[in-house]
Parts: sequence; C-alpha cells; structure tokens
Amino acid sequence: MLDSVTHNTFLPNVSFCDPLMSWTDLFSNEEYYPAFEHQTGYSFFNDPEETKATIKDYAVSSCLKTSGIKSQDCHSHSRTSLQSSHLWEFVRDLLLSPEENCGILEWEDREQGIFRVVKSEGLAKMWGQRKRNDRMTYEKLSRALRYYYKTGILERVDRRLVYKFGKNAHGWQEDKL
DNA sequence: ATACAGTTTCCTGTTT
DNA sequence: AAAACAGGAAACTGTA
Repeated sequence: MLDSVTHNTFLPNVSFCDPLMSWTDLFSNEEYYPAFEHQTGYSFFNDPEETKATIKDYAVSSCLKTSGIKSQDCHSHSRTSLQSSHLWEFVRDLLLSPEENCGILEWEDREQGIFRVVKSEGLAKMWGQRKRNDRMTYEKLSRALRYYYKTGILERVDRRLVYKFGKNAHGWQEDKL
C-alpha cells in the first residue's frame, strides 16, 4: 500500500502500444456484434432492454476499437497506458485519456479530483477485460471502490456514481503532470 | 510454503 | 421497480 503511494507505477518501458495489451486485441469482439451498423431494425432480442444494452455495449467497444486505431501516436502520452494493476490507477488513467475512455468516465470537478462514472457497466466491462474476467460487473467493481474509502485512495461523495480522489491517490492532478 | 494486499464474489439490507 | 450504495465475510490470486 505504502508502496503504491510513494512511487509511481508508470513504468517507462511500458508503452501504450504494448502488443500484449493493445486496444485492438482487447476489444476485438466482432463476433458478438455482427454487422450492427448496417442494421436498421434495432431489435436483436425479444427483450427490448437486452437490445438496448447490446447497442450500448457495441457503442463502447466500437469506440474503444476506433480509439485504439487512432492511437498510433504511441508515445505521445505514455502515462495513459492503462497497464496499471490497481483498480484506482486504471480508473485514473482512463480519466486522464479522454480519447480512450469513450465517455465512460467524466470529470465533475477537475481541481478537486471529483469524477463521475457515466457508463457503469461499460467501466465494469473494461476493468473485466483488463483483468481477463468476463464476470465483472459494476456491482462488484464498486465494492472494490468502497474499500478505497478506508485507505484514503478515494473519498466519499454522497452522489450516485460520483467519487473523489483522496489524499493517498496520486498522479491525477492537472498541474502535477 | 507462508503471508499479505488487493481485489472478487456473494449476500442482505437500505436508499434513490 | 431498477440501479446504486453499504459493508461483512469468505474465497481467490499474484507477488514477495
């Protein structure tokens, strides 16, 4: 714990385009979203909610794939590698790379480190991809986030889906690049 | 082999 | 009613 507080986990040798973890590798889920863009019926399932959820998932994964392709300027922003092993670092790095986060997370107050989870299941999906765990849900992810209140990585904000970085979280401030 | 941190999973209850 | 929030408890996983 102290370890993660005192020194940055951004390793200089970890590049954004690490072949083991590229966005295109992580989000090549075409098989689950067959030719959606040419579809005009918008009803893949009997349940309209399931259809809606699938469209949302598709939007997220297709956005991520696109951003992976666009991010060929590999070393332009090395700190946004999203290789971080810890959840809070993953969230922070997502917040710090607006091109890649696809509107999943949004700053509420940049200076105070307050942010909002806009697409909860999208975030869970991404974290699940990162940990190679397709059973991840926002419910379970948020349990892990609540543990951060005890360690001062996060502070409580009494608004739904809103969190704030605490004194023991580092690397999120705008000035302290 | 052991220990520990950091989750992950599950659960029951409360709130929005 | 659905989605979030709250935490306790226990299982799990990677690292030292």
